[in-house]
Amino acid sequence: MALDHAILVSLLEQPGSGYELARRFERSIGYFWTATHQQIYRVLKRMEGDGLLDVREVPQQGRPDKKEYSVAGPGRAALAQWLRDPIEPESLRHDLAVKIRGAAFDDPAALVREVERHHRAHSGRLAHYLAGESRDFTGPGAPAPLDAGQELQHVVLRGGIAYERMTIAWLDDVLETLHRITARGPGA
Amino acid sequence: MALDHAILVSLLEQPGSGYELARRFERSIGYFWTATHQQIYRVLKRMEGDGLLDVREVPQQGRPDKKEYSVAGPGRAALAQWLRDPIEPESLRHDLAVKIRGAAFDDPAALVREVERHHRAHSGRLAHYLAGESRDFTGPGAPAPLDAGQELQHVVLRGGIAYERMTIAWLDDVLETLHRITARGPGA
DNA sequence: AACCCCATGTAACGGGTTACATGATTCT
DNA sequence: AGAATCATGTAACCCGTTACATGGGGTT
Repeated sequence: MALDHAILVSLLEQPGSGYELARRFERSIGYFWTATHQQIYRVLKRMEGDGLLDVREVPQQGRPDKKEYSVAGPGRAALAQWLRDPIEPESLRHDLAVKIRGAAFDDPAALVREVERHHRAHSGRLAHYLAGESRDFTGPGAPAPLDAGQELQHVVLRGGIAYERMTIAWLDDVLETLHRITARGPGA
Repeated sequence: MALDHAILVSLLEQPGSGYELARRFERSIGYFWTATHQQIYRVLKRMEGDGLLDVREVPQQGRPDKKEYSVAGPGRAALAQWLRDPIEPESLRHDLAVKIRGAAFDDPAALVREVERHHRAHSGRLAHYLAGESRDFTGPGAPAPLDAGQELQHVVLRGGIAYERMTIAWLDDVLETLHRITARGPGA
């Protein structure tokens, strides 16, 4: 149940409403943990009920009021406890790998389009991450030296960049392999 | 719902019982898709009810009888259809990244142990994958040339190897970063 | 005697996804 | 006029996880 903790981290970095959190989960923290607004509202309500979060109703003009959440003392303690609990190194859930193995029982050539789509998607993400890295950490406008929080955000982003680069290289390998086995014909 | 399809692929590669499938999901296909036996039995029953699988009761001596499942015609068609449906490039779910960002609000040094544990786990997996690669695909006892199915299994395994190598390198980066920010003291 | 392996299951719970719903404001 | 943005929610469903249950056979 790491959504709770992802929300705690995000609210410690910056308090905000459920709606704002939902948008952060589309970028930034969402690069390595996803959540929809329905989930977020549900969890915020529960965490508030458990005393982990404080709420403040913020009236706004020209927009609906919002509830600004921030981390309460017990929430901070819960995060600290979680940081001390070991977690299991996670295993992959990779649909595309299942498809690739499944292609042996169908038409491997039909997968080329799909793999190319994924290749484009990952290239797009990589470009996006690199732009963010330059903007926030390595570019001319970025703060230097970085504080501890920024260093940690940066190393997480470097992980995302490494992941996308690795994935793109692997998808190239997959495409090459698909071409190789289809070139020699279905009977080989 | 890719568990269904992972099961179809695995049963096409080799028919087997729920128990055998559960063990395959601890290695092989389990490298990129996990499932417990409870899940597998539930899904097998449903898929059999839907006519996607055939069952054969196999009596055994000295062991409980088993139900050997194999893919029926409609199951093969369902897999072919799924292979044609585009899937979304998946997003990561990376607890450790959440922890790393969260460490900014606690003690970053306390994470070193945890990161080292993950490093060891991934190194172990890499060694395991490399042994499998040598045994099945590149070593002296491996078949050559590989058929299409083997080529596809190999490229998926290369993906796992690339993932573990990338992860290990990133964890080195994380450790270095943690040391750097703790060396300069909590107030920096 | 204790424990692991083979083999199959049920039950309960919780998290994630999808669909639906509301309503004001701002932009094209 | 229509679409997008801000903002919050309910409801239903499915999937995954955890715990519990059974029972024979082999191993230490």
